[in-house]
Amino acid sequence: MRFSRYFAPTLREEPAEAEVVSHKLLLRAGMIRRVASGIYNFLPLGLRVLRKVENIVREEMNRAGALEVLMPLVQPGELWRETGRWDKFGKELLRFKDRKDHDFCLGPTHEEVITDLVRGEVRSYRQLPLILYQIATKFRDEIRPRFGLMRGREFIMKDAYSFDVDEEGLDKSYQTMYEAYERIFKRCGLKFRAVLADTGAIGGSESHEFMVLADTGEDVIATCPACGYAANLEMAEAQREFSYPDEPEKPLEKVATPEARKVEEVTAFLGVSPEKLVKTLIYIVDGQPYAVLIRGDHELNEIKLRKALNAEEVQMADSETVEKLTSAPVGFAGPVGLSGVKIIADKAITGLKNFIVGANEADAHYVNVNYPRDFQIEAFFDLRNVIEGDPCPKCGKPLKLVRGIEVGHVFKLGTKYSEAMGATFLDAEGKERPFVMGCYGIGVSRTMAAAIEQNHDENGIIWPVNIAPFHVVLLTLNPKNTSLMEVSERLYKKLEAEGIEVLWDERNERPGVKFKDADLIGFPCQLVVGKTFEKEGKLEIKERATGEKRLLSEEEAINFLKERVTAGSGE
RNA sequence: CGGGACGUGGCUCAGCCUGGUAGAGCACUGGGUUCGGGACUCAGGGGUCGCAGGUUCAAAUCCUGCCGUCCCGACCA
Repeated sequence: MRFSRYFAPTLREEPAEAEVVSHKLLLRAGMIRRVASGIYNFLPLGLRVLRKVENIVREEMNRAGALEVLMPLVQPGELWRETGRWDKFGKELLRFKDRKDHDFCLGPTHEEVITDLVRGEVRSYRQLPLILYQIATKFRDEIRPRFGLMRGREFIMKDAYSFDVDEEGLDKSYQTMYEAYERIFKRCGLKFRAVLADTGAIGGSESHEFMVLADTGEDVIATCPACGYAANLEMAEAQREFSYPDEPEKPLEKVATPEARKVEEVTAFLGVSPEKLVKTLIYIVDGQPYAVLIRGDHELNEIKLRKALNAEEVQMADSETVEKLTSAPVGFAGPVGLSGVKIIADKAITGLKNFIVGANEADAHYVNVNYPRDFQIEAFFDLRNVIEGDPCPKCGKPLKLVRGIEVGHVFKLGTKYSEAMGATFLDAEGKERPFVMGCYGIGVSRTMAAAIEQNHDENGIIWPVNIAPFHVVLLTLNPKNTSLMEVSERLYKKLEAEGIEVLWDERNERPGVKFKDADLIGFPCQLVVGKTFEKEGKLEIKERATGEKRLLSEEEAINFLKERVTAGSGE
């Protein structure tokens, strides 16, 4: 492809609409353009990258024995009523009516449609296991779309669904998909980790998230360098047992703490360390008020809270509710003398002596509070986020926290959907049984963004070779020099003949412009035909990732590129 | 949904406070010079100043409402 005939509108300046690196660079490199909030056009360069990721996903799904299908974006509300998700799903499910006034929605996921398909066609255990997948557009009307392709409303996703006769079969399908995912992200050239995850709204028993490691990631992962354990924050059990000094219990005392609400304010005012303070957070758990005690220097994890109480929904109480329950403004809640609210606590509080809590009274805290002397606790749970240095739940060595971007998620669903929708088959005994299902997603467009978050520098994107829009950019620095153009054209044809994807920049632009664009777009290699060739008959190859340059003959250059392309293919 | 910021040629922004009939740089078109890290020069084209009301002799500028975008929070595969 000749650059002069291509459509790659690069931007010299940072677009005002973007904040995060991948979003800025996708816009600047002329890969995407915004159509509406969270909805984007893919331009030729961006589409090429998307297709590369898709193809890797497709090849590995096929290799794993999954079969590709294509399901509709528009789905009947009827199916969603069957599983109860028509009412349960929030506003992310974009609902509308057709001309006959029938309910429809844009599919945020396809469990209902696939289960409907399979229940209609698969009758016998002999037809199992079955894994179907698609690569398609999804729509979720996100509360707040952001970060470009990272959290769009419309996005490209690969979703696969497995159907098995029993749990054992599901374990096998799950394992197959897990391994396919490892191959996929490896082939995409990304540094990633599979981590234990919560199953969330989709439901099910076991789940792993595949995280692309990047400092700019939204998610925090607890990992153990010693044993390889890796988990999401809500899954990483905080096991550390604190031993507090065995001081005598001092008498309870109320002190004035004017305007001191936050932990830092109270500890600063009283001149104590935050671990001496116990925060009292008021939550509404399935409609019931709870006071949750947690050490001042720790963070509550709401998912842990939800699971500890076996609840459907946990929500932090609004300030009105807090005032009603504690008869004090927000910031002064405490367990002492609190009634009408169940009190639970994080395990780390066990054994803490002479601590500080809110006094359920404006501008006042209690000091020298002791449990169980001064108040009661219904139960202790693990409710806090682990912190760096906490012991690994598996081997006890200190944990590390790293950041990542979730690009894949595998779930064991079990029979949740098949039962709700009456999707059954006959087993060997002629007995009717529900399919045991799994579901497996990969955010394809998000993977593109994650790849950039992980691989970029101040000059632009650094694509891993397997998902780069082109393998190499051929830069003819002075296109008015006919001998340079002849050499370039010959090279261009040879490269194409070798199956190397080349974008030939023969634009009548100054060299600086071409170098800048090449760096920005992030081609893995730049092949330069310029002065060096005129003087020495040598081509220059620059590797984008390292900046390393080498001078080579035509033959050597082509061989070098061939090697680079195959070495990266991961086949 | 709560908090904040913004909306002026394709892009980045100035002008708004203090009302007087729209600017700069980049990009674009034509000419000339230049050609290994976002050139120079001459001549051009291009703007309902987000939309709708209102105030005023006069509104990009002041007022009201709406729309859109982005950020933070809540939420989230």
